[in-house]
Amino acid sequence: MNLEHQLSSYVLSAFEQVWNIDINPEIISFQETKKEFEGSHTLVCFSLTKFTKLSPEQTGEAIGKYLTAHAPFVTRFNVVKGFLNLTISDVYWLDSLKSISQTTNYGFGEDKNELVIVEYSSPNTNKPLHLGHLRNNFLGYSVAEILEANGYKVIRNNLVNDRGIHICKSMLAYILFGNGETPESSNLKGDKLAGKHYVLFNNILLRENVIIRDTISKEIQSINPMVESGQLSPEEYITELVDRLEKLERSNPGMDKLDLNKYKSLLLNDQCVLDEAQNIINYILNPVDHNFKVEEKNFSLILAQSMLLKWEEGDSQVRELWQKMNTWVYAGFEETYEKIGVKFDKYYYESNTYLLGKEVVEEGLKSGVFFTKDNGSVWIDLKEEGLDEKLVLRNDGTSVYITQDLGTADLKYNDFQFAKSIYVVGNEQDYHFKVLQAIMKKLGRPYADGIYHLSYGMVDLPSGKMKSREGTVVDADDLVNEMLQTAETNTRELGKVNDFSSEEANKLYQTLGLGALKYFLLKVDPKKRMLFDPQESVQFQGNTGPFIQYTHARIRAILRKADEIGIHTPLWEFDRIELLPVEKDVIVWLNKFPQILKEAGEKYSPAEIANYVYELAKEYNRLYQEVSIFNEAHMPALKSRLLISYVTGNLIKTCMKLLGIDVPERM
RNA sequence: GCGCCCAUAGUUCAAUGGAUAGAAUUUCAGAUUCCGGUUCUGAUGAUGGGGGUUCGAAUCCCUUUGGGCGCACCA
Repeated sequence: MNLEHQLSSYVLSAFEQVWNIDINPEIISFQETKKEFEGSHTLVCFSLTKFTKLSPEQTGEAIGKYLTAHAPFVTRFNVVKGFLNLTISDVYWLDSLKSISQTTNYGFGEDKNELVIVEYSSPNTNKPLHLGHLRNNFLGYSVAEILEANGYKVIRNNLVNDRGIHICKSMLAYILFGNGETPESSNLKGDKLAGKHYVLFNNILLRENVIIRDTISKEIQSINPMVESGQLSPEEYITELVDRLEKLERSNPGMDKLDLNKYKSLLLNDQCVLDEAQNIINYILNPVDHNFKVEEKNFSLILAQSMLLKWEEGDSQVRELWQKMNTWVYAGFEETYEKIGVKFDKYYYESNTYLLGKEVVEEGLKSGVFFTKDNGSVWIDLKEEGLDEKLVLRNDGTSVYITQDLGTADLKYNDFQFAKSIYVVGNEQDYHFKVLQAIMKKLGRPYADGIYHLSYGMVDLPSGKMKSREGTVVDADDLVNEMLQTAETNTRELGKVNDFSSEEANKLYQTLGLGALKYFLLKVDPKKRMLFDPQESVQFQGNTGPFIQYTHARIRAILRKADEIGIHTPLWEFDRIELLPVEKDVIVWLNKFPQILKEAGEKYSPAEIANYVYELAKEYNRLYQEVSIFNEAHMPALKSRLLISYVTGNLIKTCMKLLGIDVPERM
């Protein structure tokens, strides 16, 4: 039973004995006493006045008197306006300190025997990870740690988006530009290689657009006379297009070289492309069709769509290339995950799950939750839930995004019978997840209430807002490397590593750089959009990871010294009955941890932990500054300060671990 | 157009409906230097605007302004 519970029960008995009333324990709540008043716990009396029939001040006085008389650990009280501030005895705090120091996993929750799935990262296999993914990964990993500490069994899940038109774009570009290169031959990480080709695909689009615009323009004489005489076949048009692409390349020597022969043969062998070419020719002959849009006439896009169809049919060539490129990408991702220290217990691949969900649709149709429109498409009406009508199956019977999610939710439940399923996904998908949960409720899924969308905001950089659309994405690997580099520079300048071996030093840079990055991204309320300042994050002062890491290292240094001078008998064996205010402040703060951890778990918010551990480090530094440890002549006082240091150091380490951050023993 | 989210010192972040809105950073002034420098103390400075509910509002409601996101038979 913690202190607040004990206080509450004394307040309850005060009401029983003084006023002869039973009150609801829930209206008794304590809060932290403001620094300028004496005491540590404060009871707000306003809401109690209707029971006492007294003014808030009188109520506070009366309860205060009762508590000092009956609760052994309440030594003094004062009432300011309607606030009753309680002072707890030093003996109580010293006992709590000793007890914390002997508790393993202090503050952790009881085993809840419930399973939670935390799904995060969930990358596209054609794009390397960027800054936004880092926030996602760190959040997911940390929330998983926090839930585990709260007593849940946690599955860290990664749903890999490894299929779809976007993958085919990369594959097509690889066929046309790749020239057989591999991560080894190009010396690129696998995900970077795939990403490069995704960009190259857009390159073809642009080139084609230029040329298609040219060919449909009447001013280009070399082709149009043939059109007018009706002599231009789709094949000839394609040949013309490829010729022009070649000319374009020749006049721009810096351009990436397209394998034109391969491209031409792909185009000529695709019926959809030939049909589209005929459409273009028809338009050139008779350009009255106002709906004709050049942007929609990209042959490369048509090829990518054909490729997706082939993939779905299981075409062996397409599948083989897909397999090969995905293997590269996964290797690249793993390298990054390893580097940033996140891990997963389970992977789902969309290539395996994209067909799921159709049975769910069937079921919903039978039960009348879904309905069919005239064209055969299937919908759900969520107007009662404050949402709109939403498509769940196309008229051709194929799945949409939400269909897959319906299916995967069932799959996950069948696999794990989770109590909660947490999706760490950006806030641009808020609506999607509202719909998902609403549908699951309507379908009567037992787990529907356990679905939680951990929605987080975008990360901006000081150099300007980053948006993938505008191409200003910041690559995750580059950023991490930059952080490690800055950590190294700063640390060297301060001369912290002069006596370190190069191996130790490198490990330290890694710890500091990553710690800075993770702490900075996690200390902010997840749902808020935030600004990441790399320079500020690696500072050793301020609300930063390295500041906290530094405090930990300092504590370890103190404990090493204590050991050297022979104080290593059990630290908790001392007799002391009085505490200095700064000492008590730290102990009070240490006592808050269980509650903070619980709240962080309930709110899925690593920021709670981050802000707590920062305050803890500050409180400790204040103690460190104001009182001497080793110059203390009174041995019980010296030992109790060492014990405070020991417990604080351990708790800093625990908190940082919950954030996925390592702390150094020395620096 | 409709819907959701956000708005707090110069800047970056805090604040279960509770006290004089806290930190960090910046600038200025000082202290400590025992274990360790980057530690500590103090000063300056803010709830976008207007209404309402409440004993009490940064927080809840309405309105207005300014940002972001979403409104695909894309994922």
